[in-house]
Order: sequence, then structure tokens, then C-alpha cells
Amino acid sequence: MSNKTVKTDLFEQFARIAKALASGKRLQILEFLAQGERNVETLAQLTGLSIASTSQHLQQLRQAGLVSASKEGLYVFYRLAGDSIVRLLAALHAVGQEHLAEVDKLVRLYYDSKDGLEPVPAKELMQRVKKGLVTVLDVRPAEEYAAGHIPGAINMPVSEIRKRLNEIPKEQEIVAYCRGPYCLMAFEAVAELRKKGRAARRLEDGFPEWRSAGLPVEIA
Amino acid sequence: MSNKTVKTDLFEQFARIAKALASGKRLQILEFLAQGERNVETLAQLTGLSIASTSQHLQQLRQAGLVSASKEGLYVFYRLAGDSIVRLLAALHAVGQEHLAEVDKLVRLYYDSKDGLEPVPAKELMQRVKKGLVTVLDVRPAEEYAAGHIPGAINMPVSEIRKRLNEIPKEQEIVAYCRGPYCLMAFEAVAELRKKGRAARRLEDGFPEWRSAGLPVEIA
DNA sequence: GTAGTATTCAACATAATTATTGAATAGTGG
DNA sequence: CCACTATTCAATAATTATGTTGAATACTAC
Repeated sequence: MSNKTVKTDLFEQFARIAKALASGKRLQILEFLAQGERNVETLAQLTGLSIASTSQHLQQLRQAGLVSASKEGLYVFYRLAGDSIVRLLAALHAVGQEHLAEVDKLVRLYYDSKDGLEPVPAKELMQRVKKGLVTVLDVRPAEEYAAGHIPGAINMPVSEIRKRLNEIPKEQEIVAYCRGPYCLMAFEAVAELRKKGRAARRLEDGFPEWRSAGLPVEIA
Repeated sequence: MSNKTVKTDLFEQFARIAKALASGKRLQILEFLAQGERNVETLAQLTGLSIASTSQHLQQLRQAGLVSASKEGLYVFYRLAGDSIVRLLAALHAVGQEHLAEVDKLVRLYYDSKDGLEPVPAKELMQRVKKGLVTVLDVRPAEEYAAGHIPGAINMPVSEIRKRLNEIPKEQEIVAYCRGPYCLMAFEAVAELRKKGRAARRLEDGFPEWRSAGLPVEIA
């Protein structure tokens, strides 16, 4: 096999991964899986696809190495195949935000309706946490929370906010965070909380940035 | 416009970017553009596509916000639209390396034929640079080199290696690096140098990792 | 075993992508 | 202004992706 052929093949392999990402529906599925593992039926409901379609999309994602599956009881549960996939999605969001005017417009339209949804800078959060002025919400999946989180943060994935709203003090501002500045889950959480009448904003960056800035981290 | 619609639209926008990446040929083009700006004809030659095809691929990349173009004299020069695109490509490579067995096989097959192409760890390079035992080659585009590089490194993009081979001392081992562990340009450089009979390896990580490890950096 | 259920498979129609060819455009250089 | 050239546009044919429906699997629970 010639060098040229091998190199072409290599790019085709990378393209295979990109092809798997090249569908709004599949990106939605990935975003939901980033919040925790899900079975086919649940994903079908969340995305509005038929079950068969959902299954087929999941096959594609699996062949591209992006998700893995395992059967537990009656259900097949799907999950992201690894952390590098979260990073890939974040990189995709970053490019979108930076280079597609439409993305910026849509994000604005959807998330920060009118008034101050400016994100909270890490320093500011730090100070207010010390004074006990805010409730910090970690909306990542439980495993990631367990591996390290902002001290005092409550772990509550977006899907659980509705049920567990009463666990959050009523009269304090809430600051939500997830994995990075382009992780949509924090946006979701803020939107959800605001819909319930709570004062909520999101942390400007995510947990990785918090950690790498040398700020305190709590484990387990 | 309902939230659901906006959110769907948002994912469609991200999918647009992924679609632009979802072709081996376009990834090749991006990889070449990562090495510096190029006109359409050059890219057509490098990829083996017809000029019209190349132009169309470039249109797609441009609509997705991944490349930008400007006319200089007779030629239209294309370049990557920003650093976030480099990071996106790196993330894609990382996922490939981690989750697709085929990628790993191909990389092995193409690059480290037979003997020790093990990468050089940063620490080891550091020591050997101090003793003047190695020639360090920075294969990134000139602009990135100017913004900071490993002390004493020679800047030489892959495309220039053939012409400028005489600038590299003959009897020393060469260590090439670029942007990160998944940046293919360092692999290319090593392959090229070895073809010319030089002893070459690549740095395990890339420059960003070198910098963030607190190792010395030279500017200009 | 049998009934029931979650998931996958297969076949189809529709729609989108790809590369090619040849023509059109726009801008340069004399 | 004219000839020339790099690039883009348009039309085509071949390939590939999408979503639907209904059937096939594989497993659970009784």
C-alpha cells in the first residue's frame, strides 16, 4: 500500500467520525447522552424521531466510535464512548460560536432573553461562594461530579431539575456550570430555572477552567 | 419562534460545520491550509481533485465558516478562519486515535515503519537541547512560530523541508514538533526527513503542551 | 414454553452529496 | 481595450443519507 493511499484512508477515517456528527438529530442525541446514559425509546422521545430512526442513528454513532452500548434488563443503554468526545463537541460549539453569525444569534435568541444573562466570572463566584450568597449547581452527570467539583456545589443534571427544585434554596441566586464555556447544559439549566421563577445565571467558564485556574476543588 | 424550534436550529447550525468536515478530501484541504495559505490550483494538485471540485469544496468550507479567502493578484488565497478550527481538527484526530482501531493501525502503518519512531518526551528533549545534542524543528506556519516557540527551534513548515534541508545540521538527531500530539504535520516532517536519510523523531506533545508545562518559551 | 416488549433489520421512496465537464465571470497585465 | 488566466457557476450522472413502515430478533417475566 502506497503512502498516498494510506494517507487518504486516514483522512477517510477521520471523515467517518465527522460524518457521524453531521446531522442535527445525531448532535442532539449526543448532547442528551452527555447528560447521562439513555435507552433508545427515551432518546426517540427527546429528539422527536421514530424509534427505528433513532436506532439507526445510534448505529452510526456506534460505528464511528462515538457511543457505546450495553444491555441492562430489557433496555439497551447508550452512552458517550469517552471524554475525548465531550472535547470534540465542545470544540465544535466553539467554532460555531466564533465563526457562524447564525449560531450567535440563535444562542442569544434562545437563552438570554432580554435581561442580564451575563455569565458570572470565576473570581466573582469565588467571592460570593465564600460569603454564602449563592447556590452553586453542577449540572454534569454524577460520575463527573464525583471526580471533582466546585466546593459546596449541588449536583443536579438538567433532567432532574424539575423534580428536585425544592432542594434549591429559594431566596438565593443560583449559578450553574458544566464542562466548559460551550457546554449547553448550563444554558439549559439556567433557562429551566428562570422558567420556574428562580434567579439563575451560568458560570462564565466550566469546571475544567475552574480547576486549571488553581481554584479550590472538592472531591467525591 | 418556539424554544424547541430554536434549539433544533442551533443543532442544525453545528451540524453544518460537521458536514463541512465530513469528507476526506475536505479534511485534506484543511490540513494543507493549516500549514499556510494556499490558492485553489495548488490545493487541487495536492488533493488530486479537479480545480472545479476543489473550488466547490472550498465554498462549502467557507460557508461553514472554516476558511476565509482573499484575492491577491491573480490568485484567491484560502486560509483557516481561526485558531478554534485547529483545535477542532485536533479534537477530531484525538477521537479517531482513541476510538477507531483503524486509525491507530493506519497511523502505525504509514508513519512508524519498523523501527523506533517513538516520540520524544518533553523532559528528555529539554535535557538534550541544553546539551546541544539535537536540532529542534518547528513545523508550524511562520505566524505561529513568531508567537512563541521552543528555544533554539528552527521554523520550517513541512512544505519547505525539501528545499531547506541544508539548513539542518547533518550529524545531529532532529526532533520535530507542531501543535499537539495529534497534529499530523510533525509526523509528515519526520517521514520526510527520514526519507532523506536523517535521524528524526517527533516531540511527544506539541507546543501548547510544552508551554503549559511551564517549560521555557522563546518569542519572535 | 408463551406472551410481551425493546430493539434492530430490510426495503422502499425521497432527498442530499460528489465529481466531471464545459461555459461564464472577473480581474490582470500589457 | 484585448488576450489571458484563475476561479466560479451550471447541469449532469452516480452515489450515499434519511425517515418510514412493517417484519424479525432477542430477551424478560410469568
